[in-house]
Amino acid sequence: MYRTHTCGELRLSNVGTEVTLAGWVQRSRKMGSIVFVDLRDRYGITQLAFNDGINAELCEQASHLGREFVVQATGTVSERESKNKNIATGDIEIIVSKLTVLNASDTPPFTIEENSDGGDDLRMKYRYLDLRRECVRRNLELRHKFAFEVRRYLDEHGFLEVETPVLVNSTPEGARDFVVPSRMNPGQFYALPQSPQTLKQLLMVSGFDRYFQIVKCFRDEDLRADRQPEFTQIDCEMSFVEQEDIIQMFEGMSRHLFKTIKGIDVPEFPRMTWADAMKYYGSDKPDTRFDMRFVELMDVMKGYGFGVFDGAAYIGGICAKGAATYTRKQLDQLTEFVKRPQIGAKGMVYARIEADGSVKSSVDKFYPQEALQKLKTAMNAEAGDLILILSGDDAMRVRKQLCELRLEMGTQLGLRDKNKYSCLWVIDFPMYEWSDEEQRLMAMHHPFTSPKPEDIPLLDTDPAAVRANAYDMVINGVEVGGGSIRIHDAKLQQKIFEILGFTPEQAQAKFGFLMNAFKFGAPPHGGLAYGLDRFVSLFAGLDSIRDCIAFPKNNQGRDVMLGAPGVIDQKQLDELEISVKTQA
RNA sequence: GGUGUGGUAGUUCAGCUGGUUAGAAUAUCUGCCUGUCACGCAGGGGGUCGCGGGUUCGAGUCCCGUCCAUACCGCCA
Repeated sequence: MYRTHTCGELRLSNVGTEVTLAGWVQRSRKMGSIVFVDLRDRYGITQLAFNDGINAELCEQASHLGREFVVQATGTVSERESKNKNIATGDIEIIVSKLTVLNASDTPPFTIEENSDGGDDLRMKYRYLDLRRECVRRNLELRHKFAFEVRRYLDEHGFLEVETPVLVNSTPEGARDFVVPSRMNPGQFYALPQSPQTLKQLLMVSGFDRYFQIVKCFRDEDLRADRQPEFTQIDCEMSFVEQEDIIQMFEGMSRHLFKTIKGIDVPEFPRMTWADAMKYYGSDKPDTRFDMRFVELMDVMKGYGFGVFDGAAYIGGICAKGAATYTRKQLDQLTEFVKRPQIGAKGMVYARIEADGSVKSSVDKFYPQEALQKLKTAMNAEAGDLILILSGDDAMRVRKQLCELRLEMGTQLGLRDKNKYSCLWVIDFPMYEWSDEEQRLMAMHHPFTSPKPEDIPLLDTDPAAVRANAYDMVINGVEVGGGSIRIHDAKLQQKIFEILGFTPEQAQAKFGFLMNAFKFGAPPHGGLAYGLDRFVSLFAGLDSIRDCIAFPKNNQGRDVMLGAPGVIDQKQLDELEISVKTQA
């Protein structure tokens, strides 16, 4: 037996007992003829004590232990002379009688501590060492607990976890696929699933009326702090349900997770239509931890001879409470912020409400005080507030710029507290959005999403105006999940494919299996999928989903620890009948 | 594909308008130290300034290219 206890569990009540611990040397401190060693494992840190006067040989041995050596120590639990309030085992130490080095260690390339000195790149290369750090390990523990509570909730509600294949076929819509060559079928390829969407719909046809799966999904697109090429989805689907049933079930699940994991009772999630989200926040995933809604100012600001506004197709403002103290320099920095190429605003107009209620703006020479007072009223502003206004030719573009400005102001004013959570449903998404690149309508959610029944007549006349039975769950401006009521009628599905530009032959070739299945008694169904990594990151207060993934990929999609992707042997290529253009 | 930021000791960083032998902290090694817990004290070793080219009497510093990392835009049904 390597150990009788872990490094996190011994207390004063254990004093006098002989124990054996095993773990890693966190640090050793030699004080002349006394040596202290902090022994670490997953559970905590326990201090080992060696005294030259009691056992000189052992003390000598202990003084030569390096960082991250794996050691086993047997000894007696004893009360410390001076206690350490910072660790759970700080009242006791082990007076060691036997010490075995189970394995030596090279000096680690960075310190295995809460505030490691290692940079991201280095920590990823030695991720197995990084994972020894408590703060990183805690994220994985949270992830485990999160997934466990998901399973508990869904199991209690009759959901069945079913595994679906990872080697599937390529799909024409959506993200790029990762592909896998088939040796037994030369020239043919599997694709890794972007999501088990069609498979879970087939499970509905099979009568598994409540399905879920915690499942890896794959998308071959560029990475971001919140995007990895392989990520984990909590994929759910239900039969004989309407949108309201789905919302109730999964709002309930989210509330269960908040309660069991964060100990927070979250109120009922408000619902906002996609149209309102765009109108008031310029985003389909608004951060509602703070208000600062957009106000349209076309009527208020036009007609005073200010050319920029008079010629604008959209003028919108936000009111930053208490920000009238902003200096000229800060305002200039905000202007620079919105003019950055990624945001692309031409300029910014500001107006601050003075203590006496008067309005001082950057466009005073065009606007008399009465006009500015109208602005103040329209913005519902009061003394001490700052109004920021953007305008332009393209309403949607200006709203996106204003959205960035709003988020920036929220950050600057400290309104985006990581410990505060604001949840909502965004509903009534459009069915389609226009793709300039493809010069056609694309499904906004995916092509299996059903249109709102009252909008079905518009499919023939004005498809871009059709709203979908689609909904996203948004928390703190993060899209943690999304779903829809699906189409279960083969004819309607066929029609949707046509609008998306598929010929009947193409639709049959790619999705024939689904439409055929729909001919054999498909129940009405719908579902939702959560991004597990994003949800866990939100709970952990992380800026990047990488920190809750054991072995994440870097920005180039590489695993710098494994060296993946890499070249493969010519023999493997030959077996697959593949020739490559670029030899790495 | 594009934009911004960064690349200097094992590590994290400083290094001004170009000018002595490129610094600090930490890690590491040696010595001292009987109650530390970020122990302390003294000392030592440690550098192709990402790589290639250019400008210059002289480049860590300026210019061009390139690679790597990172955040974002495009992209992500």
